[in-house]
Amino acid sequence: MNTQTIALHLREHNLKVTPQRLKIVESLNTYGHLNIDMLYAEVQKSYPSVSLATVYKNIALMTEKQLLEEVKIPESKSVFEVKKAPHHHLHCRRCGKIEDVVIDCSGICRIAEEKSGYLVERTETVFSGLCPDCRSGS
Amino acid sequence: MNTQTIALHLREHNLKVTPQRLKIVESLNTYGHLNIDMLYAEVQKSYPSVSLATVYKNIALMTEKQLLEEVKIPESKSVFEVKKAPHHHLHCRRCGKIEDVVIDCSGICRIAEEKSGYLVERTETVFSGLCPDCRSGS
DNA sequence: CATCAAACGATAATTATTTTCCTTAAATAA
DNA sequence: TTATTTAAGGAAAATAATTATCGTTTGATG
Repeated sequence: MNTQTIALHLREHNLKVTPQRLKIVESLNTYGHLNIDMLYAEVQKSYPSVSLATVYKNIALMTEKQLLEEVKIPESKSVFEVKKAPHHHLHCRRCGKIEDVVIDCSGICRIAEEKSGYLVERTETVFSGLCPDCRSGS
Repeated sequence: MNTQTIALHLREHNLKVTPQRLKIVESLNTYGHLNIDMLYAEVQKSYPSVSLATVYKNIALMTEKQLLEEVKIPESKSVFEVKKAPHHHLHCRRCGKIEDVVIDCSGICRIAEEKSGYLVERTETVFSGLCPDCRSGS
């Protein structure tokens, strides 16, 4: 996704286009999932004088506007990603890598509804274990 | 679960039995899921002079010893529960209630493994939506 | 290019969590 | 029991994380 597309994306969500915001979204496009500190470090590479408060404010704002999403990972810091179609996450406990995985959860979701009487609007699953690299000991 | 059983449970995990610890575990047995603040408030009811640091230290220690478990809920504070057999969670976005639900996730878990090459050791799912009460507008 | 609202950066304030240190209490064994 | 040892508790300080404030700058719009 190029800069123009990201800029458009920001405007569609009623957000002014600033270099810091572009860099945040670009970083997330590049790396997939980053926590606050990693994101701050990334933005600093291009804008050494960026304020940590700017990163916090932008993440909060973009998350509120549904452009980004927070993913809570067991035993580690939350990461952020660019919001996309519903999907789930894989987390390697050894190297910390986080990946998306698209799986149809409608089955277990329906079972959860039947068992509980809840109306389920959203299902978040994190699968934790070892990624292919860490499995094979590399 | 009575006090004696909880005391035994603590000793089994190499933890001294103290009134504060008993109260923490009793509170979680009673309410199922509580965040730090709620837990502190609960313990204060019985021990008004308890220190917040004591609650933090005990939760960290008991979680480390696998007696408790932290559950990360999207858009809200983490809650703690007494560790039990694997299960998943339901979260009502309206009233904030959190409930356990036992569902067999081995199917999607296996699909996740096949799609990704990961070895999945643990699956955490949070179903969010409306609980029966909030569905019916009460 | 002028205007206006919003974003930025610096910093202070607030909130959350952890550490320190001294006192107290639980476990163990005499 | 009671003495001893070791860990836990409480108070407060220290640190970390997050949010708010405010003067200045910048992006959007006409």
